[in-house]
Amino acid sequence: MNNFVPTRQRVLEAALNAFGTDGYAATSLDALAEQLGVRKQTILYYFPSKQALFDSVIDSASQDLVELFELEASRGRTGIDQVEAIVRRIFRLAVSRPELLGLVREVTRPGSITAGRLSAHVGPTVDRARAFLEREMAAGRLRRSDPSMLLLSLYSTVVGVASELEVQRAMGIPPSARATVGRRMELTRFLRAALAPVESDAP
Amino acid sequence: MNNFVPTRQRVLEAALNAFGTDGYAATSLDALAEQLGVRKQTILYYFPSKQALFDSVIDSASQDLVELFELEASRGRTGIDQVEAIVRRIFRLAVSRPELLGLVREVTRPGSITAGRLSAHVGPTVDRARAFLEREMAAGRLRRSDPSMLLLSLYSTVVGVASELEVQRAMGIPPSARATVGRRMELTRFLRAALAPVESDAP
DNA sequence: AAATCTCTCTACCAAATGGTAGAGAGATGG
DNA sequence: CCATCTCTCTACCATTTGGTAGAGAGATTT
Repeated sequence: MNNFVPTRQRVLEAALNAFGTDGYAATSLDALAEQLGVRKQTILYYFPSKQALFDSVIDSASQDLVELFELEASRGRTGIDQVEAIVRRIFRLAVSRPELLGLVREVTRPGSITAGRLSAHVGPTVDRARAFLEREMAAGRLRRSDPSMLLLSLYSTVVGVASELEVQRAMGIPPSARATVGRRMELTRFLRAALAPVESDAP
Repeated sequence: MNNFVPTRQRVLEAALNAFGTDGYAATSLDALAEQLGVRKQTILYYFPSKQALFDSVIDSASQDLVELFELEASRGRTGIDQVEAIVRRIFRLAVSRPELLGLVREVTRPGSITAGRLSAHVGPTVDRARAFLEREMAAGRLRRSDPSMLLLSLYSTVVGVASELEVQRAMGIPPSARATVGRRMELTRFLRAALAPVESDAP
């Protein structure tokens, strides 16, 4: 078998890991290079500066996120079932690639200069999600509310519950695999209660 | 009038601001000192190292948070009304002292070494909040669920909606004062729907 | 008046940081 | 066989970083 991975891609992966875990400022090119068994100048050969590398990492991560999301959204599910499928997806992501959500967290820090880059990529997907919520509300399958605000609430809740490990620890929830499933189930119940349509929502 | 503020306290305030806004790694003692119109060594006179300064900032911020929270929780409110009062408090905090929530965000980064320090301080308050939820569930004033998980969901949702400015921008919500109120109202509706007891919760 | 204490400063320093310049080695193509 | 291209390296460098050592000035105590 041939498991050769191009250096550029290896750099990108290691950088995503580092930026998503430790943050931009706390990640040094030297440390990154050492971890890759390569010299810093090799990194700077593929990416002209640290900031350029960060930008590329954001581009690459955005693409992954959008693909995952679009895939999960393209199965014709409706109402709370669709929401639940996305939740499950994000939880799996929090387990398999926590650094991806960590990067989002890093990029969305208040005052971030790079936030625009991520939103530019995920913008269409966000629009699509909002359109979905509007459609399902109109069809009486979700409780009526402001779609943008609802989206924000959903985002905060799901990503938080899926990835706020330290907060969970502080709240006495062990970070075990079983607890993760429990968290998702409980969250799902929470969201169902919040999203279920009431009589006045009938179309 | 005498508005002299001791240097130590000024350092602490500026540091909270910087750490909560830019993060620990991106904050340099030199920059902090310049901003204070003082030399770096003056900072190091009061705090023996950058890490020690950070620890002190966490201690000070924790105290503020706990005080605010305990004050809001000591008025004998019950059920969703109490939850709503806390939400309003956190929103006011997000407007008046965003760096405080920023610091929490920084400290609760996955893998943070300093997370323990914050949880040690807020632990009793968290316990109190959980006990409140349990009591209100037992009394049939809140929907029954796992109190720890519910707490985590509430935390994520409220803090996220209150402070995720960049995410809001990405979702097409302008960061205006009016929108802030709208966000809180919508969030309150969301939480009421999620928390309202159902018939089977009757005591 | 002398001694001590409190606070801020100047003078350094070793290490780490992002980045430049350019050499060397192997592959590829004319 | 030469020339070019691709990739990684060594050698530096200016700047910034957290931190040490200790002087100086004013206030307080003895």
